[in-house]
Amino acid sequence: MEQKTGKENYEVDWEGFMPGVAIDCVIFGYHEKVLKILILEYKETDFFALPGGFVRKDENLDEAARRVLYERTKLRDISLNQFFTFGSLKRFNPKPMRIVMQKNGLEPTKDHFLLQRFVSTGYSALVDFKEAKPIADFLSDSCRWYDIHHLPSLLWDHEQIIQKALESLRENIDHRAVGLNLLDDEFTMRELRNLYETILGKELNRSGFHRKMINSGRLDRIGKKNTGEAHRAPYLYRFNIEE
Amino acid sequence: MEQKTGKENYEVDWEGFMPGVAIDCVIFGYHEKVLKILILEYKETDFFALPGGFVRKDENLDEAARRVLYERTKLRDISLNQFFTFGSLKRFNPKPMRIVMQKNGLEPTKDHFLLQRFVSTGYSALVDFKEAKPIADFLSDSCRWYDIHHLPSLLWDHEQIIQKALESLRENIDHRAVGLNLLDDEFTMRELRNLYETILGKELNRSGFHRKMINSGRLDRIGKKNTGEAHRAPYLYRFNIEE
DNA sequence: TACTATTGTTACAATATGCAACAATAGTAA
DNA sequence: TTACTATTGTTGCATATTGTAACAATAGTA
Repeated sequence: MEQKTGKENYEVDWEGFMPGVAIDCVIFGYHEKVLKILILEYKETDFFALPGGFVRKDENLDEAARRVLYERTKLRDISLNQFFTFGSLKRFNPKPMRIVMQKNGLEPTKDHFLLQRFVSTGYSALVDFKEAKPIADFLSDSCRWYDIHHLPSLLWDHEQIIQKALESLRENIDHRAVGLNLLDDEFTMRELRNLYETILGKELNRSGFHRKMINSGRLDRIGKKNTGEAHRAPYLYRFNIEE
Repeated sequence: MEQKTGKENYEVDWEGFMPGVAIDCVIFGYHEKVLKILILEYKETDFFALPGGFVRKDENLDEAARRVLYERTKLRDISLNQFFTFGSLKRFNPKPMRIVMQKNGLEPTKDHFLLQRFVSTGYSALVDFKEAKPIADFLSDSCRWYDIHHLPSLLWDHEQIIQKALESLRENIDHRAVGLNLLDDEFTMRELRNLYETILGKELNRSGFHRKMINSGRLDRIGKKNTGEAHRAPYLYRFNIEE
């Protein structure tokens, strides 16, 4: 789907998409010790939801997720992680979407593509908060970062999807180089530990963490960082892996 | 979907199912130190595939998987584990299904439900080899156990699906009470270890395994088992958890 | 009663992790 | 220059976990 602006977006050719199949993206960012998630707000409503999309008939499921990530952030080459597929009947509630369509001048016909039941596969991405430029949907007027602990009320089962994404992130924190995507290129050990503590929601032992990270062999020590503060300057580190 | 036999099965009301959405079940059994998987063989072809199915419009994704498991094994109350959703375009190859339909007297019309592209969610189940009574599909003439190391060539991406199921099983072996489902109610420590070794595909340290299992607190020691062999009789154990 | 094969258990080493103390040091203030 | 502060890097020690090997127990056999 091409990135467009303006009215022409209203005439999406829904025939080009698989019916019933959707993806939702939980896009994590990190800034000042807080985990952030990209959330869409639908136009002229108080409806909030995860950025999501549908799967073109000529596109892999993974590609659909990558495309949605690109459309909302202009970021490419971000590793996406499929974490769960949500197929409960409870998630089928077309009312909010009907209202969204009306607010956008779309006729909510009974069999409209947007009003069917969808099974949605959740993907999570870790992106650089500063590099991502959130871009709204054609149905939404904002796509913004929200603190994970100050999210608005979300439509459908999207809060549950975020919960699952977070659980999955926590379980795989040692296998995914979370620092590689969520931190600057160069960082101190404290910054890395703060990130881990934020994700895991608990404090970690300082020296133990230090040792573990050094022993992992994935970090290169670059040089010192003079912070201007009255104490020993921390070293700077960089990941020596691609991901 | 009711379990039926005979011609009336040919007239499935495909309208009752979600288009494009499927589930596939990797049903594991265990017998004589070998992992088994239930595989379907389509009628009058050399086509083999995993038991799978579609999702009724009024049914949860999980329920569809449970239903398929029940239809093929008559087993209920088995815990199913969703492990991955397969959505690659490569899996879209309607040729074999067209042949299957012809062999079954079904007209493979261009837009037939069975010939569309599906995104399929994989579920795995651990079942009691002796209790399961494999039952063929209405399109298949057998549903049988195959040794995991002597599988026939499978259609589509089903070999990849099995691979993923096995990886997931290995990763979660300590969280899923595999012995509870794959072994008899009462078992010796050696039988339990043999099961683990089979699943993990490697030998495990005998005393370390023993200690770990005992320390887990999930086993009750029942009594001794006189095997008739000329050595110390092993204890029998039973899980003290429901799952 | 001795022997065999296998099980249950324990001792010890190697490794990982949690905790606390110590040493190093960039800036600050005298 | 020198003491002081706050934080970092490092190390030692207790604890827990796991791998390895040895030893003790024992059901059946000869």
